[in-house]
Amino acid sequence: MPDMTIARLAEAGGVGVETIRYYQRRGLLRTPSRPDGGVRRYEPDDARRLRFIRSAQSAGFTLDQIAELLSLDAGEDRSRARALAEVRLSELDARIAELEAARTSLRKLAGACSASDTGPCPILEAFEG
Amino acid sequence: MPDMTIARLAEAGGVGVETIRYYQRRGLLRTPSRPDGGVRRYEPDDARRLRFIRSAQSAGFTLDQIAELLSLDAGEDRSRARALAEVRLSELDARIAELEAARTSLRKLAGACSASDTGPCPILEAFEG
DNA sequence: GTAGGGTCCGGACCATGGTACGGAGTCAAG
DNA sequence: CTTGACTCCGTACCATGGTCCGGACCCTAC
Repeated sequence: MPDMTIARLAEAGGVGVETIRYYQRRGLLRTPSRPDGGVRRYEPDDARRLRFIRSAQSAGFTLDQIAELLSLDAGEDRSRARALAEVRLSELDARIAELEAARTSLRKLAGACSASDTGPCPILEAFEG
Repeated sequence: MPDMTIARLAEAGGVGVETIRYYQRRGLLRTPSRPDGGVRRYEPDDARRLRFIRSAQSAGFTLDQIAELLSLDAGEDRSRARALAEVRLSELDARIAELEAARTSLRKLAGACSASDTGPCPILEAFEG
């Protein structure tokens, strides 16, 4: 897929065109020059970068942090990259534990409500244990 | 702790006073009347409700959804409560899986960077597997 | 060469979940 | 009975991550 238009790039990354443009404004993606006043063209590398952004985002990095990761990628500062990863890793562990606790509570809620289809169900209590 | 002021309630819930007031505007917490033009007083029940809100929030419910859960608590519609719980439960499972995948990628990033403290580290690749 | 779709660009707007501000009133301790 | 902390209230503002708009331009197929 060499020389994609912005719509192709967006499609490849599963995002909207406006999102690409937003990432460019944020400095997450480059803004290729317009050849001869024409339309900007994108390369597979841009798609890779976009995929990275989406993955990092799903790992809970903010766009600012992702920008930093991307800038580190070109640089030499391994310890900084490692530090970012470690911090996020423990946040991730904490968040996973939290979601698992929430799952337990929710199952309780669903369970408490499953006896019949009417009558009040003590929803407030479902999250108290 | 009967008859707390808003600051006590906030403290009990681990939130700021402004957050309480915000929840009141959103209809998540009641706004007790001002006795004789004085200051509003809150009861343990308000604190329970606040704890519920925070728990449900950490389970990923939005404030709108929480408002709905709270309104169901007073009502009879068990199937609706169950449906909300089930939907959120599968979202929760998906999100947990996603975060676990992210954790794997991140460990890879940390691992790839741990050989030495200098030289470029292929950060972009850490999220590609 | 013209119609349509896509692109460009700046700026406005959106939802979510708060946070800050300022002036007036209230309350409790000393 | 004053002082200092707290409360009330409306309104404005904030960060995050987009999303939409409108007019101009470009590009491709017919």
